[in-house]
Order: sequence, then structure tokens, then C-alpha cells
Amino acid sequence: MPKQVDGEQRRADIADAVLRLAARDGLPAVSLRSVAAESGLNIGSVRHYFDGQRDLMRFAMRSTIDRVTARLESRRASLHPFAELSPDEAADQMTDFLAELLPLDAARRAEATVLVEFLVAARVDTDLTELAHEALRGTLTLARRITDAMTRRSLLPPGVADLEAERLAALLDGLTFRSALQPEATTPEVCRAVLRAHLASLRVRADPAAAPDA
Amino acid sequence: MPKQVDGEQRRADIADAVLRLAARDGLPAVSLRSVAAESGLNIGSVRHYFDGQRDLMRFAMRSTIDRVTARLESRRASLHPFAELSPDEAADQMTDFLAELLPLDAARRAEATVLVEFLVAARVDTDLTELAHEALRGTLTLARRITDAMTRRSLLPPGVADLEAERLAALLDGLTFRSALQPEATTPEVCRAVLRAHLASLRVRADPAAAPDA
DNA sequence: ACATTGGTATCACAGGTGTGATAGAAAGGT
DNA sequence: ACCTTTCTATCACACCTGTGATACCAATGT
Repeated sequence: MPKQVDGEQRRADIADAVLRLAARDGLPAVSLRSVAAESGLNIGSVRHYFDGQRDLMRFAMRSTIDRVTARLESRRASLHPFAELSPDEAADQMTDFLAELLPLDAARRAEATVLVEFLVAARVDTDLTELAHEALRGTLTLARRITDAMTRRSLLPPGVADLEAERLAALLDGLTFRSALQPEATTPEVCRAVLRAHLASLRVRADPAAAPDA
Repeated sequence: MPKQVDGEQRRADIADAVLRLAARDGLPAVSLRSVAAESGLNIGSVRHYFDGQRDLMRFAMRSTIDRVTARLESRRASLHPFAELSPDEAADQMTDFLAELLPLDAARRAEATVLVEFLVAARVDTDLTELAHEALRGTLTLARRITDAMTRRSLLPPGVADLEAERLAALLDGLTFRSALQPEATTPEVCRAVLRAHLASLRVRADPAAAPDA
């Protein structure tokens, strides 16, 4: 009956226009009209696929989050078992894995930047708050999975997985924040080096030669 | 000749209204009219003290940055010399000092939140970019001062002050970011604990018992 | 007394926003 | 042929924005 167009594909295309626009000119520059222009559609068409601006924003933020988590999941599937790797190789692999979250190339930079804009906007936009909480918790649970795994392998002393997960999550978000806002200062090289150093520093504590605490 | 009003005070009051408004409703909610309403003035009065919206925004961001740096400076002046303190006391003092940057109470939360909004807005607003760079570099140079001091006191191995400063800056900004956007998750207690743990972990490396690297 | 200056208050305008309503066109099903 | 549904395309409206222009008020200097 319709004019034979893939509705889901159209929605994704429009959301892509939102992301492109938000990455280039910032979230405030995203309006129904600017999105229509960016996607080469008429504003009426945009409104046909989305109930309004709220739906459009929600969908765009949702699809950004989903894209990042999908990339992480696919990366996770092709990880080598830690038991087969040397400590250095394991740290390298972990660094590469977590670097998927950081703005290290144009594509990831665009995603991270837009996500930062969405997260900040979500502070006062009730339509986006649950998505923002999901994203912020995502970083934390990801970090938590890693510190838990390290605890199981006795690379981390027991009882600190919680705190170390918060620390890793803050470091990841901080690197993302700084690198997204000023990539010339916090370069991809700096990001990688900092992340690598942090992961390396975590397992240092477990050195049997080092005194535990007191 | 005038009507006997302190112009600088008025400008500060208006900037305060901007900050209050930005903290409560977000930067996009800051307009000349909303600022006038928030400060109890007429829009004409606001425009008399500022050339336009650009000047107003610049001034408001500038005054936020200045306020934070002023608080840090005053705190720095009343620091105890490290030589007089035990390692634990030194770490506590350092934690308290750096905590001045974090949104641990209502006042600091408002400042940090507004600053985050300004920093993100500055990515596409050329009027604010230099201020944003100044703020981001501020965190880094502060962190650098600390890692340099630790290096001098042999609490850090030589050659890592650079990297560790970037790591500390990212951690601080990450904590600020997460805590500003979701204070219920990243609570003040978590912030303090993470910061404390990080500072403690820095000096662990210098333990003579631990093997340097290879 | 008078002009000047600083401050307050409005009006009006052009531009942008989301959205309700409506109409046309195109491709199926019957 | 006709109707239905999907999609595209406009128009119009109310609202908000920054800003130029203008007027009015009050106090001070001369």
C-alpha cells in the first residue's frame, strides 16, 4: 500500500543526520528544519517518521548508545582468553578493548562527542534522563566487569573491585570528555598511554613483593 | 553623574543570575529575558551592563573559572609543608585540596555543573573556546604541579610526571562529569574515596620492594 | 537653571522554533 | 475504477530569541 520505502531505514537515516549535525554544530543546532535539510528530506517527511522533536532526540540518543554497545559486544566476542596471554598481552588487549569507548578516530570521536552533548542535555531534559543514566551506568558496569575479572584472577586484592571500577569509569569518561572537547590537547596517543598505564598500575598492587597495606 | 550604583557589582549580580539559571535549567535556558527575570532586573538594564549575549556569556564563564581558581589559590596558601606530614596526612591534605574541584556540596556542584555546560557549549561557540582551553589546561597544570612535586620527593619514579598528570586530570574531570550529571550514583563519598585511592596508588610504585618493570 | 551622563524601561522588528492542519501524489488492494 | 494507506510537501499560527531604537527618569557637574 505504501510507496515502498523502508521505514526503519529512513528513521535510521534521519537519526544519522541528527548525529552528524550534533557532532558538527552542537545539539542546540539540531532542529526539525536543520535535520530535514541535513538529511535531504522535507520537514513534513521527518515529522512523518517521528512524532515530534522529543521522539527524534530520544531515538537519536538511543541509537548512539546502541551503536557503541554493539561495537563493544562484537569486540568482546573476539577476545582471547586471558589464560592464554602474557600479562603484557592481556593489558594490550584490554587497552584496545576499552579504547573502543574513547574518541580515538573520527568515527569514535563523533560518537563520543554527541554522547557527551546528549548526557549534558539530559541533566535538565527529562525525556533523556533514563538514557543518560543507562549510558553512565554502562561505563561503570563495563569497568566493574573488568575489575571483577581481575579480582578473580588475583590481579586485584579482594574488596577493591567496587572502588576500582568507579575509578576506571571516571578515568574513561574523563578521557572521553577532555579528548572530545580538545582533541589537540588530549590526543589519541595520550588517551591510549593513560589508559594503558592505568590498567598496568592496577595489577601492580598484587605484586607479592609489595606490602599489602600497613 | 550616574545614579550611584556599583557597576561591577551589578555585572557580578547579573553573572550570578546566569550561573543560577544555567545550573538549574541548563545553558540553553539562559536568555537575556530569563536572566533579567532571574536577577529581578529589566532586560534593558541587563543590556546596559553587557553589550549583548556574547559578552554576558563570556563574562559569566570567566567569573566561574575565576571563582574556582581563586578558591584553589586560597586553599593552596594554607597548605602544610609536606615535610611536616606523615604520608597518610599528606594524602589526606592532597585529597582535600583537589576535592575543591569536585562537586561535593551544593555550591561546588553548581559551579562544576555550569562549567561542564560551558565547556561543552564552547566546543562550537568560538566566543568561549579560549576560556574552555584555559579551564581544561587548568586541571592539567594543577595535576602536573602535583606529580612534579611527588617526583621531586621521589614518590614517583622519574619520567612519569607527564603521563601521571594527564591521568590525574582525566580522573578529576571524569569524577566531576559523572558526579555533576548523576550525583545520586557518583556521590561525594565515592568521589572522595576514588580520589583518595588514586593518590595513594601513585606512591605505591615507588616502593623499593616492587620490581621497576621488566 | 541647565545640560550631561548613567540607568531604567518599552516598542518593534526580523528570524528561528515546534507543531496543528491540510492537501497532493503515488502505490497497492479489492 | 475506486478506495485506502503511506509518504511528501506546504501553510499558518503562536512563541521565543537577540537586538536596534527610543524614550523617560534621576542625579550630578557647571
